[in-house]
Amino acid sequence: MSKPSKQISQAELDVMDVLWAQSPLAASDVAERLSEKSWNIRTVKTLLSRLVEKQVVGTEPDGRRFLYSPLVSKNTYAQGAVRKLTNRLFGGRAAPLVAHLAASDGLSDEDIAELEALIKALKQ
Amino acid sequence: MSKPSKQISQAELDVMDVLWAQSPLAASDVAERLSEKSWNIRTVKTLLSRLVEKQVVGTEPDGRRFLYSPLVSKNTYAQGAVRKLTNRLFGGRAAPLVAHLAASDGLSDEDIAELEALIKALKQ
DNA sequence: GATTATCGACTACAGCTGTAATCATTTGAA
DNA sequence: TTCAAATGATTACAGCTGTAGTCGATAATC
Repeated sequence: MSKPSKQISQAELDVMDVLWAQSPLAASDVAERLSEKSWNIRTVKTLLSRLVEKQVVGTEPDGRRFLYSPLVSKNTYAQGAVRKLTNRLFGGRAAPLVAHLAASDGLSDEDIAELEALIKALKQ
Repeated sequence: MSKPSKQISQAELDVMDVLWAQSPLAASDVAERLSEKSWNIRTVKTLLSRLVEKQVVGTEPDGRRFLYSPLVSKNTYAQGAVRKLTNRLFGGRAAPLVAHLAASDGLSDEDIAELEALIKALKQ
């Protein structure tokens, strides 16, 4: 999967989540998996079209309809998003970001244990 | 400082950065400190007005002009932004976020050392 | 075969965002 | 005193976003 060409909006990201969980899917399947949003099927189709335009979702014909698949992995997207935020807010430094999570009670003991293991691994 | 009422856009955030660095400031001072953006002073004033509308920036009269100050601290804003991202992408878990930074070469030795100290502190 | 449901393409429209311009007023300068 | 510069308020306008509707074609159903 290649470069995230364009900005993905919030609603579009909800659609991406569905495709990241399973793909390829037809528009109607995507809509079904987003039922808790109670979006009109038209809305889902518009979002899919925009994602295709932005080249982050690809299509393959299936009869007279399309099946949609992500062209950008969730990993790639997440990496970009995290990096963008740290650059924007903390001059690229990571520690303040974790410190902010800690400060807002955002770290469970489990999180802390995971982080500890991760740090140990990063030190080789 | 209180709750971040509304969404702050990218350009607006550039303005907030200036006010977070120093405040109160007049619009012209803000514009001056954003010279590398080569924005028209009108643009800066529009952004300031929108931030005031959104109640994240306050004003005090100074003669016939205003002096602007943040009503939301950078800390508060950053905390919200980090939390929002982790919730959206990782179900609220922090470790994957740090792992993503690591994966994209985003962690210097210094970062890792800082994180290690932070984790130690978090464990009491 | 006739009607209905569904599909993709195109269009709509309001609110947000980036990027200003205009206007009436005031203030500072000549 | 007169005129230019600067101010806040209001307005502009295109592109993005959320949330659909319309249309012509096709597929599925009766």
